[in-house]
Amino acid sequence: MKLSKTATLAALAVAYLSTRRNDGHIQARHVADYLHIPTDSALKVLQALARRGVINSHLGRSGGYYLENEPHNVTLLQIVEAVEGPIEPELPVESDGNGLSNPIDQLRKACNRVAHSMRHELDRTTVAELAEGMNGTPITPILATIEEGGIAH
Amino acid sequence: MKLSKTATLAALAVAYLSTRRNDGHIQARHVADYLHIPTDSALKVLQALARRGVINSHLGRSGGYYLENEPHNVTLLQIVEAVEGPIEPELPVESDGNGLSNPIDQLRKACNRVAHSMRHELDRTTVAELAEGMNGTPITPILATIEEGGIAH
DNA sequence: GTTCCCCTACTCGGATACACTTTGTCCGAGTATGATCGG
DNA sequence: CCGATCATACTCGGACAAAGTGTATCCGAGTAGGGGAAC
Repeated sequence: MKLSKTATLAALAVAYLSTRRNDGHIQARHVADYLHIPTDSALKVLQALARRGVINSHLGRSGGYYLENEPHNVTLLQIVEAVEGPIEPELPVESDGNGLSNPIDQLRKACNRVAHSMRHELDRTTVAELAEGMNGTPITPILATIEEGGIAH
Repeated sequence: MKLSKTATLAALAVAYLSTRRNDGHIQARHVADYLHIPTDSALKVLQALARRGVINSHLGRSGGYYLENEPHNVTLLQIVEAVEGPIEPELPVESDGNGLSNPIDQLRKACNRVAHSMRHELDRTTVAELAEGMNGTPITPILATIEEGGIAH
């Protein structure tokens, strides 16, 4: 079970946004600083999350990202599927009714069970749990809170 | 949940061997024909299985592979871990105690749960179930009781 | 004071280059069995 | 007839090339808000 780097960053990004729900729009640059990654990389993750409706975005000059949903209603499953696509059973062979079909069907069933249990487990972890205890402390150095009214509205 | 091609072939190979337990040593070439793949590819899968003790091999002129264990005692988990290595939780980041540690620890816990449930599910499917009803000798189910039905949604 | 227009700061989304993992193929080496040949 | 030697058919295991997938970076386009100029 390897959680991809993208999925990991996505989860941490959403956890971060959940601690700053009262700070208006958070720019991708600040999320990137928090995660210690280039802005472009953060952008890609945030865009994927926003496209799937896990987080929200605001266009324009004083735009940015923010978490509108309640943190305890956003689960790891939503985050992972937003950036990696749906978790669905997949077999690299097709049943070509040549005597192999039966064991392949059995394999497919097993695959279904595994995928289902993965989704179930991921759906049990919420962003509220991830962010528990980080209480919005602006991490490490960076210029996070400096800029003037960038966090308007 | 993507079952790798190697793992799929391994499962089908073991299922095949389980139907020929009374035929002595089965050569890699025959397994390859059954799976419609090159002998070399079958060899690699069979070797990995034999190294881990899932199946057995016999060296020399009239050598080959065979399944000594009872089919209902060999599970998908053993097969998958034999060819893909152990299924263990893995995060592409390390906790470097800088404020990120808490959400990362929470992620790690979630990852542990997912990995555990994957192993549990894979361990519930036996080779006897896979080979059930294959061409040739049917496998006598012993503690089968497969629960079928709408598991995926 | 009001309106219009431009400038800036940000997101959006595709395209591309890179790295890593998986997969497929090949080759040399080792081992057991059967056949052959000499005693 | 018996035993030692050789040839054969298979597995073993590493090495390597090819393909696929995930990751990092870049660039142009679009959008909203603020500031300045004209009226």
